[in-house]
Amino acid sequence: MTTRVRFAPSPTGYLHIGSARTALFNYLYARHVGGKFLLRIEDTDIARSTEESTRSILDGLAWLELEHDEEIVFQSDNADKHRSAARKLLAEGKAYRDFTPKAEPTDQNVKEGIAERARANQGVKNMRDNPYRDLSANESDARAAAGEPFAIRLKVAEHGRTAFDDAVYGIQEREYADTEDLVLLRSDGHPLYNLAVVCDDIEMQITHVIRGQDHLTNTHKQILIYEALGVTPPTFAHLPLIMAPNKGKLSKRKHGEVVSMTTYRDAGFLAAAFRNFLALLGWSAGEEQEIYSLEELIQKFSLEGIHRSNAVFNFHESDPRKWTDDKAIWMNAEYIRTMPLEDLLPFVKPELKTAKLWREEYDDDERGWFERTIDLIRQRFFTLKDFSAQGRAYFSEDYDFDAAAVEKNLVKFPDLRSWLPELADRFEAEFEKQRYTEENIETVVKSFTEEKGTKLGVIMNGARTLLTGVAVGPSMLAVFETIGLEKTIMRLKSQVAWNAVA
RNA sequence: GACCGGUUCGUCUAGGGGUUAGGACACCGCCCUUUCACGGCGGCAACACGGGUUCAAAUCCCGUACCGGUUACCA
Repeated sequence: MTTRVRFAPSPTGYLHIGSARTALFNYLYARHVGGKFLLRIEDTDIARSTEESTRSILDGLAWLELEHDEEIVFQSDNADKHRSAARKLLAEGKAYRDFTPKAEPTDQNVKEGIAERARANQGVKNMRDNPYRDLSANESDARAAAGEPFAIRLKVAEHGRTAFDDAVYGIQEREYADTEDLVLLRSDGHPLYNLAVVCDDIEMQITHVIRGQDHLTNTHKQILIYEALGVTPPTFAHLPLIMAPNKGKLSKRKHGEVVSMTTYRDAGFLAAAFRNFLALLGWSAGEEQEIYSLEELIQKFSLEGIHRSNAVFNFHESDPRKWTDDKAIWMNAEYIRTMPLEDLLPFVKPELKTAKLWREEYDDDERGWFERTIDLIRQRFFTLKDFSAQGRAYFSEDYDFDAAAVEKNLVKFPDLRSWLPELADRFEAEFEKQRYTEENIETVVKSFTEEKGTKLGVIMNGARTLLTGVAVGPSMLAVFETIGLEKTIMRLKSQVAWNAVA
């Protein structure tokens, strides 16, 4: 039988980092075994589901390049099937109508309310004490025919237990007594999650359900539904959860943008790098390798390598340089500086375009220069954004001067205000006679430095600040050459940075 | 509260009876150097606790603590 897995997000927000990892693991598993990776949008919560959210999730998956097979299934389209499954169980006596009026929602926090009620019921709650559980079929039918509203609940047996062998957590068992007669169909005819999931997974012929550990206990309820429906349950594999630095829940509300996939796309992350990072959050191939191509991940992925303990997504809200997990940033930088240049260029181009720094010549006459420049400056960059921010001076005359750089490299050496324009004149004179190459530049700058009786670093760093606006970057000789003679002369003579501090 | 699960450096993790408990990120130091967030070398830093079992326990068993999940006519 072909392996079929699915990623089934509910469209109530953007693609969360935890969901993204669930999607990735499903994808990797499917590709590893040569199976199908399906997508199902669980949009049955009409009140909270939005089309915008669906689009955002699809965008996130597309960005991560997790292509699904077959048509996307929208759970809401299957509501009739879910209802008929509930009616079938009702007809077979495996479910019953519950005429208890629907409880009014309390104004307090839902979760708290549930926990509180459970605590109050402590020791006295019998999961089988519903007065309608054993109502005769005739009476039940009569009341329903009379128009009395009812929910349909699964009739869970009194004695026994559910059991399944989770591919990650091992054998899981639960006494029936700990599971209530769960509602299958709401009194307004709306199918509930557990029923819908089971019906759809059956319909889609899902063989492996790989999802968050928050569903581990729900699984027992779903097993009960599978059994009532007479279908063999699929294999389950539950994933450890991704937590906030305080080991609490990672939520949009509390943590904002850091948990959204689109944030990473917009912040200049490479999908390959982020995927790599995500893959290592809760899974390991049992070796010391850290950088994996998609192909390697697919080849090495296994359910056995998934961990059982939750992982912390380690970001620092107060530190802008560590706004997200250190390792994710490091990995992105690692990809940027080590991936084949030709693979990187297609990502740099749109970044420069967005920043209005792109020129068609870079694809044409100046392609050689462009490639060398990108290769030169990528060494110290973390994200694609750096190409248009820190790298701006390589592509435009309109760039800012970093205050700290100006302070450190210019203000401290007032002589530079006349020396650097002087160096520009020297360049102008010298490079009329000889070629503007790193080697020749070095000779000229060195002799200029000696004449002034200063240190090479003073001249170089002053020039760096004027030429690039920042204090960090590649070898200055390479920078001089890359910026080009004409612009170098112009920038060395410019008083803009000096005027700004005056 | 009940049920279920988890616990190795700050973080991600390797290791599943005998290891100087390994790697990565972060951090610190040194080197390279005209700067640096590149690179090289090095350092700091962990088996939650208590009992067992065993010649031997991070590893197996039990308990405790702590953390997490679930406990809806949400998904």
